[in-house]
Amino acid sequence: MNVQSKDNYGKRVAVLNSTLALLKEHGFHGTPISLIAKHAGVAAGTIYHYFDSKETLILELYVHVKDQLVKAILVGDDPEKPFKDRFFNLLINQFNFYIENESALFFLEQYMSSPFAKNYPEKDSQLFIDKVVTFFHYGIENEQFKNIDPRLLAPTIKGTLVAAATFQLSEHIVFSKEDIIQVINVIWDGIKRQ
Amino acid sequence: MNVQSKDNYGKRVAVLNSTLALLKEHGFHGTPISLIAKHAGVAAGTIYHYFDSKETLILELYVHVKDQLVKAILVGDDPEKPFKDRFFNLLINQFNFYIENESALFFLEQYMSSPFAKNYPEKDSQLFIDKVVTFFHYGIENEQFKNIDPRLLAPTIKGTLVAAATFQLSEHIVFSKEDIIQVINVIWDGIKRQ
DNA sequence: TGTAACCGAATGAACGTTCAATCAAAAGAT
DNA sequence: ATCTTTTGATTGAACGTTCATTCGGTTACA
Repeated sequence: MNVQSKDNYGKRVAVLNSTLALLKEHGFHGTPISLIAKHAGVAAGTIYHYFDSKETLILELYVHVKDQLVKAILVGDDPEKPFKDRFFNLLINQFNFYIENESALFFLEQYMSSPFAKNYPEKDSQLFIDKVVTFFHYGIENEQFKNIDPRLLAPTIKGTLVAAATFQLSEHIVFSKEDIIQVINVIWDGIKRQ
Repeated sequence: MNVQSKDNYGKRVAVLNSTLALLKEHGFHGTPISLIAKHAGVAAGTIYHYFDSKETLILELYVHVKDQLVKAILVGDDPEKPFKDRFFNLLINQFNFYIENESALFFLEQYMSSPFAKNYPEKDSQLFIDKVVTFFHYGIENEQFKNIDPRLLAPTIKGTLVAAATFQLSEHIVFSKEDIIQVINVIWDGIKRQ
């Protein structure tokens, strides 16, 4: 008789979404709990029913957003297809997620370069570890990539994608599908075994 | 009779350096003015002699750090040398600056993905605009680079370098000179006109 | 003597967090 | 079916703390 059916945890998600939206506008300092509460249509005390503190709210928001990201990345992935095709599909998905979820991109970047990431290095989406990390291990072991340290690979790729997405968002220019593929080609040319 | 000779502005720089060091440990929220004052060996009120507010302190810190970065990047640059050599020299310098100034790297990244960068887009080091931006314009106009949007170039390069530097710093592994060149080759292979 | 640098206690606003009270709905009792 | 009890989600005012900023006074120096 596990009850999570009807309605519940709607407010939890509302709080997470409001926090995400407000962080982009005002940053961590600058978005008080009271504002999150008002934005989410919830009383301040309610937030403390779902989260122990403002700090854990941020930590759980990180895992929440990262989960969404991974789900978006994996859309249409087919292990039967050639590695390069899968690679391009994953990166196109990731790019699209970023430009469709600006506040998520902003938050993830901010989180990563904040004391949170240093203080809670173990906090991450399990889905991310299971799926995405595994994919790149495969690419390394099957010698699709240059012989560079594998742990360097992911941040390198992410760095370029984030740069491209941030560029489009800040300049309000829309990349065509071809433009995006060109950007991913920059990454691919850089890291593929030649 | 421009006075900045003897001693002065020593405390201003001390405050900037302390702020930089403390931000890395505690983040913006989490480093009160009182702590900066104590760390810099200065009274809280003194900080307000040099900076209008905590906010402008951060803004001026950004320009200050960016200036140091540009000076470090330009060491040994020689416009007579081949473009590729200059490119590699600049990026090696940038990488070295990052790993020798961890708190600066951390701060620059945090600043860029914070509301500050959105709210004060005009704030930047004049030296950076004059020298570094100019260099890349040259590379684009003389067709050294792939035909991608020039504004995409700088963030792409920075993204990879930052990824590599962050990787070395967090994993406490020391890249050899050859490793660094390999990383820069990833960038070069990605963006060069082929 | 006058000016600029400097100090640090005082101030007042803002904030995270607590908690006693309310309410709706589920479970249990008859 | 009806009433009673229990549960837990929800509220928002109140609390105590923290913090950025101010300001009256002190020191250093020209």
